[in-house]
Amino acid sequence: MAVIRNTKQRQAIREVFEAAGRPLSAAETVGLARRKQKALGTATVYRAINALVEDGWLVPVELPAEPARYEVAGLRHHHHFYCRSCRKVYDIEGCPSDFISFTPTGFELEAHEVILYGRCDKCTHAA
Amino acid sequence: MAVIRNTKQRQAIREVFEAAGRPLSAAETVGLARRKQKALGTATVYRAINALVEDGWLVPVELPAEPARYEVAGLRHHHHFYCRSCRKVYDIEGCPSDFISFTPTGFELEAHEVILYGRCDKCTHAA
DNA sequence: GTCGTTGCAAAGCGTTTGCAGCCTA
DNA sequence: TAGGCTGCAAACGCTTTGCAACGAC
Repeated sequence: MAVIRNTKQRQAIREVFEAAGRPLSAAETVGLARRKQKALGTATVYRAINALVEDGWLVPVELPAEPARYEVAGLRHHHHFYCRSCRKVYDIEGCPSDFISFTPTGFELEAHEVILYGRCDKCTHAA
Repeated sequence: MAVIRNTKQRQAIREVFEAAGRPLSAAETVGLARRKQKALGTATVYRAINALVEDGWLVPVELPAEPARYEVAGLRHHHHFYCRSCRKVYDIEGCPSDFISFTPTGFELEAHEVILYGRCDKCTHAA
């Protein structure tokens, strides 16, 4: 059984996600983690993220036509808001639910995804 | 101003979308269109699709972690169902609406996307 | 010392682009 | 005949992988 080692690189990556409070892409993670840990290859970040997802510590947040983002696991059921201006993704509380009534007959519903698009508060006020 | 020419290749591609009744990826389009038009490069399909999107004849259907799909324009507001078994995408009628109440204060909502995941009728009955 | 981890560079995958030749209007 | 269109191959951006060196336990 694989033992998971606690390296400086992975430490920095975990800290970045804990501090973020929103989903981060691999590229964002590289940028933020390099502030803490100068020597950090992109392949290392990708491997660390994948390992953390396997461990269940991170959860992938996939948006259409966007590179995958990740956020710490354990959050309540929620969805995401994509700011078209700064391209950041924010968590939003709640869920419109009742998707079963929209499922065509004969189809089996297992999960759903809701994504809102627009401008975040920062970008709205900046304009 | 660019004049759009009516080639065998583009004719075949248009026919494929008209017959599909569901969103098709570029790869699916290549496969289906080659049945009508043997000589057909993948770059040609990508260029034709992009041109048809510019013309407003096709609309992109983007799903998380999936290559872009496209469907003929002019359909009523609707969303999509992704079959995890056959990986096909189906249109679904209706919309749960009322996403404004889930939009955080200060944020500006411009659009929304709803995606249902599960198994289509064919795959449910095949199992 | 073991063996998981790192960084680099190369490979992968889906998509786009450069270019010479082709063919529609 | 002009210039949009095609096919090939090379380039692209993002992600994964091979490999030798490194370092946590």
